[in-house]
Amino acid sequence: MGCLARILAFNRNNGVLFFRITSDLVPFASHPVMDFPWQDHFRGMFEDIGKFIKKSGMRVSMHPGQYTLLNSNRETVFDNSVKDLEYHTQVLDLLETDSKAKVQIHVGGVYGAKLDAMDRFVRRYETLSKNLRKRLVIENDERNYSVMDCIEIHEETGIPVVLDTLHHEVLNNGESIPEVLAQISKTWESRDGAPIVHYSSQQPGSRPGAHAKTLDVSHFRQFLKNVEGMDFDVMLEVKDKNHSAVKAIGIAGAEFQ
DNA sequence: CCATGTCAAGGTCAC
DNA sequence: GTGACCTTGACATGG
Repeated sequence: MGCLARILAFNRNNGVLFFRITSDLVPFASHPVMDFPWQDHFRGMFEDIGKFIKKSGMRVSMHPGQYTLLNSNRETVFDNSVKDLEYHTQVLDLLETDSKAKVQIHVGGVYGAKLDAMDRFVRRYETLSKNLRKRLVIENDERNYSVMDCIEIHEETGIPVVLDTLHHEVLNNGESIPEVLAQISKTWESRDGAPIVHYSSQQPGSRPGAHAKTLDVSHFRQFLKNVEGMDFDVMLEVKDKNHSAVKAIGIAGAEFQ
């Protein structure tokens, strides 16, 4: 918690206004071994940090890991996933963030029958708590569910869709980035805030879809030029986090002068 | 200093 | 079976 406060202070000083809070903030929070009342124990710190976020005009999000699968064909996996999603939601609730602070997941597996798997996602989504549903958003992946698949699920559930630019380059139906960005923008209501875009570029020499370790400056400039005039919040997916973030803000600032 | 490897709860898919 | 996945970070080791 102390580290989170320091990170957010760094962010404010460097103009980083959109930040993904680590899922490890409370280790093992959704695991059966957890018997510590962390919610009460840290309540005051959550409040203080939440006030700082609000005062600084920041937006935060969280991203559960690859084990959180709402559409699994195994009930226990689904149950564990709900517990994990509830944990993530609780953190954002304890911070007293508004519904623009999101918990973001992928649609999940295919299990040899994609339509069934998508249908299962929709049905399960509808059983989730209201608190969770107001925060949950889905992101396209590079293997199973394209942006258009996500939009199909949006049409059934109203869930907003996050665009991951690199995943889209690997798995698509021929749409350009500006086209899909326009599409996913329509899935975000005003209470959801600006559409979220996960930006990264291909790591040279790695498998297609592998995220670059650091910001590719010229690629990022080109991306911004392509989507000029559109409103969204960018989350960088890079290893060297703050270094690339500060660089990206410098570039975006120069572009929009 | 950098790169690499290992470990931490849980899943799924491609090879 | 194994590796890969930004959920990622900490830490050790070797160059």
